[in-house]
Amino acid sequence: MSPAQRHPTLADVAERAGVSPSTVSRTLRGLSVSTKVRSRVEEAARELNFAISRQASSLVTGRTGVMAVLVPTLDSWFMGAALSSLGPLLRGAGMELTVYVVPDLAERAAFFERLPARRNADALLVFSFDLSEEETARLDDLGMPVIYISQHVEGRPSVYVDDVAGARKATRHLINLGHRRIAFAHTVNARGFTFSSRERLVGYQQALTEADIPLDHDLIVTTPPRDKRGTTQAVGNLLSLREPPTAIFAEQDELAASIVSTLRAVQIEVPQRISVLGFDDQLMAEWLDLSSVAQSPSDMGRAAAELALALINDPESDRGRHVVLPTHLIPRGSTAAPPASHREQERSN
Amino acid sequence: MSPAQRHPTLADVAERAGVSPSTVSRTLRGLSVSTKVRSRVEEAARELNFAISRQASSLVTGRTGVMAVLVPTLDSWFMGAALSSLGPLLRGAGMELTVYVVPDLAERAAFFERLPARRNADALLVFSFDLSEEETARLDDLGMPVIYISQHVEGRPSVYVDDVAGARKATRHLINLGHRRIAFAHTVNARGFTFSSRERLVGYQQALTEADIPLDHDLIVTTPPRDKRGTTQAVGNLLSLREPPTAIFAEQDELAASIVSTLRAVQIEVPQRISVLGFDDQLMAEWLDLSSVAQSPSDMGRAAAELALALINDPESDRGRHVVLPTHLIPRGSTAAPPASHREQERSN
DNA sequence: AGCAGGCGTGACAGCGCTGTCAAAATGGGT
DNA sequence: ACCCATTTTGACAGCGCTGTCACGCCTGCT
Repeated sequence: MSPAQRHPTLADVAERAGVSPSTVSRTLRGLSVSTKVRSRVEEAARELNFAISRQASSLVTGRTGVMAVLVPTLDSWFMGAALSSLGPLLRGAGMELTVYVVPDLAERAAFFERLPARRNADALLVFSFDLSEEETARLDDLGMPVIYISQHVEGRPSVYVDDVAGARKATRHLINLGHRRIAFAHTVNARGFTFSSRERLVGYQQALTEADIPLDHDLIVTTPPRDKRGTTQAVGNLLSLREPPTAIFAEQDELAASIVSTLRAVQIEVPQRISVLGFDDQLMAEWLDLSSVAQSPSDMGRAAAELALALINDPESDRGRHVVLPTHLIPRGSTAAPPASHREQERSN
Repeated sequence: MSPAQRHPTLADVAERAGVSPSTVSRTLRGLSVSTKVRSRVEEAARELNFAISRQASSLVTGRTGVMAVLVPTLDSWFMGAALSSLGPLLRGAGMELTVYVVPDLAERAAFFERLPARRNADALLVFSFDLSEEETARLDDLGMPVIYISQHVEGRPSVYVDDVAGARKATRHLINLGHRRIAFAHTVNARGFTFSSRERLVGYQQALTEADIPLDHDLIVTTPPRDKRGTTQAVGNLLSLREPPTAIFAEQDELAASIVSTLRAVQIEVPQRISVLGFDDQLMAEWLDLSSVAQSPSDMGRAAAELALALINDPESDRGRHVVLPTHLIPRGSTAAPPASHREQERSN
């Protein structure tokens, strides 16, 4: 009950079990001990409510038993799903998870300046950051495996989806429905476009080029993330074009959702007047009946953690190995053929 | 570059700076040293890329510099927002965040059996679990402050919103709009109803009682979380009543969203035919134009972390203190007056 | 009975840091 | 120039654990 009581140490267990500390250590680590001693030690440990001090053991083994992750935020579908999936894997490996949340540029600079993970983790998972050359280099000599998730970093182990292919599928779906004026809505933050964001734009462009649809830069609009006003402006820019789009491909579901809500607010029916397509296939895409491109953050998380564990055990194993995961188009009710007028126009084209 | 190189130690820094290890330690901890020595040490540390080993220092200080959190999942709006808000606070206190994700009953049993956080953290934040007496008792002698978030635990520091008041506001809003047949949709998981869930039901019942509307247990439906089929069944049960509800108050936004999508799928217009009201006011409530009751997980996270930090510094400070945060009704387009027929009926009642 | 071989166990040092205490350096007043 | 009060620095032990090594004991053999 008393909260300030001293935690029992391995020596306490040893005394109670009538053996040496070494033996307790061996028992707890699963090394060979006689069954008689093992049971005595285990009982003593249970009675004392003993939990080993990672600090002390890592001091001597050099292993911290910690997997560190660097994330821009946890307040996102992607991070949540990816990190949740790590749980069982890490527990299986007897590791704990420490999270560095680095939301803005100042915190980011501080993180790279101090590199607090150094010496305090066995591996680092870096999520969805667009790192500069210097930052990557800095992580290189962190002295532990570093895995990049949702970004492709040359020569370093990375796990990501094929954003280009996904965006191409999405765009082709719209083209196949008969659209030719297809907008691309881009998210931009203080650091500029993210890796995925740029890749998805490339996929969009590739699909248009394949279909001999000329690129129109007026159809590419940008907005800050989760910014209602920015979305409204971006949609406004599209609606005020001489020839407005009949479909909008948003680089993320959240942006797509925001666009749908903006369009509905001005009585533009989705998908009758304008089709909207997202990317991510978050849970809410289903509620919104939003067509989207699915990716699996939990698969990415697991793949990254497995890579990390492999590299911890054998630093030379697969350095620089990349894992590229697939995407899947999930057609739903927010995409349909363009209005008849446009279809005529296109056909006669 | 070489990943297996030995990390520099405090002694290395001392040698380079031409001082003793003690002095380096003092410098790095911000204790008083001459300005000349301070700059020499800091330069040496920078040159060697020195990062202190928490393991070693916590071994002697007894402080781990770690805030542990116990969460059922990270894949939820609430956890994401709450945990993200901890970042700056913890960094300010020089602490790291380690997360224990305990998704199911087996993992939960294992966590309480082994209590891995013991000795490896300075405080524990427990999120939205409904703990049994034994579990709470077990946490009591963890030897560190334990703060409960989004649940009210008798005699222990807890941070939560006033769910009863929030649900009452929500229900009154529907009553004020003219509804009298108001359903309550409840989420139930393997462990039964959550604390919040039960509290919200109480608020719903209180509001009905206040308005002299008789309770009808057929109007209270349950479904597992994030279960499309369960939601469909629950909605089906309501629609097949002799006197179906004109409004549904869902205990969570996600459930509300799912209900709206189920209703729309069968051409029942929201809010014209049935009003739907959620709880949480997640981001997506705005996209869906869903009326909801707002709570702030980031405020809760911050309040909890502050409490924890205070208790770490002075274990006797405010034990058992509770922080109750407010909720706010956010009326949007998913709630409206009931259809005229019902209104007549009610008026003449 | 005596001895090699093997397994199980204990003694001990040391991982990298901090807290204590004593020693050295500094500065101000006479 | 000297002394005392004060600040600044260094030596050293020890936090709780693990890895190494050596020792004791039990088997099974000659």
